[in-house]
Amino acid sequence: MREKNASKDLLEKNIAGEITLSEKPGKALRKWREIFGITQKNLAKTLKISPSVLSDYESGRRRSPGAEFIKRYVLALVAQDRRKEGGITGKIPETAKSGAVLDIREFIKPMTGRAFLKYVNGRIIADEGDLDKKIYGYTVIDSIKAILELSDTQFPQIYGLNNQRALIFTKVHMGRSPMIAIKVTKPKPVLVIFHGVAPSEVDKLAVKIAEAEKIPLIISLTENEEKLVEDLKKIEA
Amino acid sequence: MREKNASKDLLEKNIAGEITLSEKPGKALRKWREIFGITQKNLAKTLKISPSVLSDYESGRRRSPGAEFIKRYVLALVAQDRRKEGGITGKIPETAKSGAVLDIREFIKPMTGRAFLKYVNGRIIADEGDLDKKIYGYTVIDSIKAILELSDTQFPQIYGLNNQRALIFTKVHMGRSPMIAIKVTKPKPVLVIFHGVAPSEVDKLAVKIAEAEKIPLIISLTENEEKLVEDLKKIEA
DNA sequence: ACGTCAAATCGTCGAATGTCGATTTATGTG
DNA sequence: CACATAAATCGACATTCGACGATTTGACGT
Repeated sequence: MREKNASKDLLEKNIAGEITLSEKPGKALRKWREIFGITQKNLAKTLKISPSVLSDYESGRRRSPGAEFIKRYVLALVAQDRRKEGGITGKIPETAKSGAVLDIREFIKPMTGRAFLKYVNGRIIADEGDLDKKIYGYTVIDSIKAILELSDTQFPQIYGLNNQRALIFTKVHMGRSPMIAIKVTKPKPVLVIFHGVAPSEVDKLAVKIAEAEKIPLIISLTENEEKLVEDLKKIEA
Repeated sequence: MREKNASKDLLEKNIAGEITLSEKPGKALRKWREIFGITQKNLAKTLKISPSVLSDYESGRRRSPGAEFIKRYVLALVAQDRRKEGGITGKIPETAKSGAVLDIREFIKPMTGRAFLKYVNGRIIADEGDLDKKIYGYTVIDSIKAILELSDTQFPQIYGLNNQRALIFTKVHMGRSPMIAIKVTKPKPVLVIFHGVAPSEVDKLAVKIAEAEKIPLIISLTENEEKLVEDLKKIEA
């Protein structure tokens, strides 16, 4: 009597729903393909269609993909991810829903990104932006849960009262999904911090996005998630 | 600083996702239209298209509606519901996610539906089926949360080890959604019980479905949800 | 600077969508 | 029973999808 994983269907449904409701379905298609780290060519092979079809969608020549197409697309993405080691889906716990946002705070008086570094035991990975820019608060996000729960419309809500803030992602796998999420949403953080991934394991695409967006990318080396949140609470006593 | 309701987007995304991933999108379109209690003609007017278009989709002549169409469809449904008094969406609380299934149990030895009645203080609403059929367990479901969380693929999971059971829905508004959900899924309960709605307020369509499916429909008059669950625990000590 | 691989572009074409309107077929309700 | 009203059915037709393959453009590694 095997146990069924409820998150599974949830993930697929969320993705499909987001694509369908998206202003530009093509953008959403691309977003998810990138999050899963699959190339157009590769995915095209799985779907047994020509890569140009995918490109045509993503770039907007075809603007309203049919339900059938979206379904095959999403199912292929997820199935392919499930098949390989270290995929997104493997990280999703069966239980534990809700609570993607672990903490959210505003500072009374702002501090620079550089000053913020020591609270998270941070190591700089990308710094095309400006670490001396002021930040006015931070948000800690469980990146795994965020995949399931937040997206598109909800994502901007993690910015509190102001968007001059640091976004801290925990349980980061490679950093691909968080960075792509940031890439495609409007308000952008001043600083991004990953926790749970080794500096050497950070996804290259993630770094590239950080550089392109001019957002400094930091890896926190704090022992664990709990301590990280603890340490952050010490700011501005 | 107006508060944003996160469930809102969630609901729409869930519906859109379900339609998109559905084996037969047309069936899903119909399901949700019926749940929201809107006629084809009415909805067609809102969408500024001919009613036959909707019929064509629902009956399957057009099998793969485009993202654009689905989006307009879902948005129209939800918007229209939000506009009117006593709609589905008004019932959805902003907070409180997860936990649609309040209780689930299997009996050691089966009992008849009629015997089950007294545990829920039940009043018979429809009885084209057989109240003397044996039931082997029950599942208590928060019908509001079920709309958001369960659907299609997840729904069958509320049947425990056996499907010869009673499904008890709490926080029932008119009983439309639960009955339609039952109508469109494969394993069907032997008995359906509503809690939270007055016998006179039960949706006519719901009753009709119950009769057509030959599933006895009962209204529980137990004071409140908590007591209902309590009382049920007393079965087969 | 060259080669490679991913992605973008674009012309083309059959099939399916998206839409109407007219006509039937239920399904009630007085 | 007959008349509204909802829904199903169907022929018609313009638009777009869904798909291919050839050709550019873009990034990156060496």
